[in-house]
Amino acid sequence: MAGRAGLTAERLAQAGAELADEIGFGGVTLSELARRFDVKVASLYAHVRNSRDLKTRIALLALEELADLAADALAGRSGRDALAAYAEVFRTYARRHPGRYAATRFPLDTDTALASAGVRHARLTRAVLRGYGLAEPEQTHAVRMLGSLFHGYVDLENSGGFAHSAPDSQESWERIVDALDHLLRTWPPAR
Amino acid sequence: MAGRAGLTAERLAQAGAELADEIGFGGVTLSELARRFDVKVASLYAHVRNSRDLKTRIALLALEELADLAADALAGRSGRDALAAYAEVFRTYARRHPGRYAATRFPLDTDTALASAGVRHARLTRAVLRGYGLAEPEQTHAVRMLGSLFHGYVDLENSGGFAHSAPDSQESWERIVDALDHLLRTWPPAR
DNA sequence: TGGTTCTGCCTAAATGGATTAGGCAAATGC
DNA sequence: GCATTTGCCTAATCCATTTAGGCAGAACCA
Repeated sequence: MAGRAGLTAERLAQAGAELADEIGFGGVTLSELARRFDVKVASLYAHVRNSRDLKTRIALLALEELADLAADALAGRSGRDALAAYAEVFRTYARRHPGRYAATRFPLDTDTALASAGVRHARLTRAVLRGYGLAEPEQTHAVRMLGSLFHGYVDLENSGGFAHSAPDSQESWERIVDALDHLLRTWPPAR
Repeated sequence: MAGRAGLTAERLAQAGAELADEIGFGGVTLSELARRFDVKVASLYAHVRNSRDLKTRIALLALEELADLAADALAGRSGRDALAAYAEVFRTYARRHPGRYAATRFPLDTDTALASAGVRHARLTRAVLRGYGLAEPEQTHAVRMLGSLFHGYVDLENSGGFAHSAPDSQESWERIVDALDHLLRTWPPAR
């Protein structure tokens, strides 16, 4: 009755991100969002194209946030310090914002992906590796390894993979970062 | 009209697995499955409890298959050979059966998970590591690292992360396995 | 073989999300 | 002040999930 609710695509994406952290990215639905804004579902279509569009916006928002955090953490650090800081930011974000983190893996179409903060992430990972002096194509292999390992770890951790078993996930994470640092410093030559 | 379609939970899970590989695990739906069997949706409820139950069955089926393949590949191998064979089986399965692979990550409740082939996977991973002589707790850290890395890699690969960019994903994969072997042979002491 | 029970699939109906078409009233621009 | 645009609405359709209850053929039992 009171008139306009002040919806915008940005506010919807923001609210969607919060919703995702509360109930999981899979639970993010136009209906649920409409409920929260006390608005009819159809009204949302004036601001987002469809459900996929909303999820894409949440993904982009999360990718930006994470890239910002990583960029801050990496400023002024290099080598092992940079690696540890990057790892810490990544895992903390995924734990603190599981819904947003899940959103970062929502499949984007190619154009959107290229215009997204995903590109910044790639650059940041390369920045981490700079201190280890790997030449191409080895650097790219290492980028992929780092990305896979971090992503895989937090994904398994968030889905409960390491809960209820010793040792502590935190301890494994630290040792894995140690091991990665060691590996990058002694990266084996191509056979 | 023709009478019974011969539905069983097993046949539904099998057909669901094929469906997943064709259209993605996310597209697996009781409705679609009913369509394929030319049967009404409600009929499926005589064989599976609900949609989640079906997906769980597909997940268990895929975990079994993958564990069988891995066990075969590991027989008689050790050290670097075992690592490479394990990696190969894992990635090949994920590429050949993306839907089934996605299913392996369907969240199982604790009891189901404990009774699943997930336990075999853990044992197989430890078998791979046996050749590297890591004592606990370092072996567990390494198990988690391997699991995360393999899972993360094929997940990113399947979602198109490494397509359209040099070098080839195959090449990265091989180099990453090289690097892992090197790392496991020179695993750094806890600091 | 004939009846009974059980099994396997059916129809029907409710719930809830996604999406589109079209309307109306408040806000804005001249 | 009037026209236009904007923002949200109602209404309707489609599709997936799930439950309740029915009926006919298969299997079993004397």
